[in-house]
Amino acid sequence: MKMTAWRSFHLQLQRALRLRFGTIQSPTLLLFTNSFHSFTFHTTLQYAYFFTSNFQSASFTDLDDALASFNHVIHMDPLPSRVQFSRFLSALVKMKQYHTIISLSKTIELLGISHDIYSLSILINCFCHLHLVDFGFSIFRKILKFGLEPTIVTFFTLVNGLCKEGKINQAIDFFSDLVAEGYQLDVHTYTILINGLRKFGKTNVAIGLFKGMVERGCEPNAVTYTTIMDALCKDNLVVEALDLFSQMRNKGISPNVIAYSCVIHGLCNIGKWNQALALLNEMVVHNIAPNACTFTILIDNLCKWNQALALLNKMVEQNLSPNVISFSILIDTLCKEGMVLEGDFDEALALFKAMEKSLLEPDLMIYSILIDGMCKAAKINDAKELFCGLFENGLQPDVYTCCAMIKGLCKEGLPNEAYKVFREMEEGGCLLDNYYYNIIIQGFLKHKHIPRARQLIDEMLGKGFSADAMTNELVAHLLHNNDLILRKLENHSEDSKDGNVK
DNA sequence: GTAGGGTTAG
Repeated sequence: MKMTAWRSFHLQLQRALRLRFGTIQSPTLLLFTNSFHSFTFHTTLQYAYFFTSNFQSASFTDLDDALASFNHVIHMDPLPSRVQFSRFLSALVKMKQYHTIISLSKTIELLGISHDIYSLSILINCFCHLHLVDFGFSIFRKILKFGLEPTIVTFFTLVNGLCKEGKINQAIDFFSDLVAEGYQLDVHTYTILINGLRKFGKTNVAIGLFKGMVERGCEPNAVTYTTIMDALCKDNLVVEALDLFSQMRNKGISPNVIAYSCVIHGLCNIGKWNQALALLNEMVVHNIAPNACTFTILIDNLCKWNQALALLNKMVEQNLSPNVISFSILIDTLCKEGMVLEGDFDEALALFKAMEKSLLEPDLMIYSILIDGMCKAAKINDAKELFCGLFENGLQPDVYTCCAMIKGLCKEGLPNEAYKVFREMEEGGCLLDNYYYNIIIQGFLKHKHIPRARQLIDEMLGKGFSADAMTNELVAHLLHNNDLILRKLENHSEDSKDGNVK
């Protein structure tokens, strides 16, 4: 995708340059040379203006480039207009340089260029991105105080800022005020609030708004539908999600890969594996290619796939009542961790290979899932191979990946290897928290590597973290056993009485 | 001529 966009940008650039200057041999090379700057444009800001207006693309290669341009133009006489400065700031928004924009806005103001509704909306947007929506509202109050007319974009930016900060009730109030004032809101605005509501578990309110938008003459699009379907699936209301899925298609709105993935995920979560696969086939028939997310959902569910429980369900389906023996077998299987955990790994690996073949680049998440799956299935060598393959693909493991690997190595009785990964994780700049300390400590405790466990417990406590329930239980268990051993050594005659001790 | 933005995987 990136390559396509880049290529199309160059084609547009070539066309534009030909129109302006006749045939140019190599516009790509000329683009970043100083001669090109001075030859073509009188000022750097005009250069920026040219590119943003024609290509709607970021005009600067990096922040230094942008700041150099800025420092250049503020010494010009006359100064660029407010419109030109807004275009410049807008390019910085695309580069997510929010702090810089706020600081440069002050400079622009000091140069005597007054704000307008556009520049103030840019500022509000920056504060919202920095999770400082209150600052955004103080600008909003200034807008009203100075008699400027806020637009739907200004309002929308604030609604989005409130949602981003989780101030969902305030977002609803603000939104309701806008509706009451008679502002015509568009599908994006509705979808943003619906998404905010969904994220904070207010699925019912989200559905209410979804219905309300139609009544107010605003038709939901594929993204709106997907947002609601995802909310329903996460609440295990997959049937309702499927209803909406049909509804959107009846309206002629084609579901995209995300819509399909959400519903497939919902079906997997309620164990409707066959229906999920049917939808996968359907999307392929409709020429909608599954992406890395879709594959991840499928692989993850294959890894979690619980043959034992599936078998139990099948028995119940066929009116065969599981008896005490069936349950004993199941419970025994469940106890033998690794047997029950979880799943059809050959198929999971086959999907992973298919994904690689379709030129989808595996990301860290998929590696973590597979490594975790392999470790749980006691396929430690496969897990190690995947862990190494990750580096070969230019990826750096994160806490999830390392954690899966550490757990697996500990479980396989390889605590020293796990310790190595743990330390490498620290050297790589990962923040070691309570969770990771407890996992590695439990690994050592389970294999009775007491000195190492003690060293790490001291280190963990020294950093202000604490042992979790499992670590405490293991320590207590070991202390108890040690006591027993001591007592056995001290008094042989007590030995027989300890027979009942668990 | 200048401002904003929504959906999927551990």
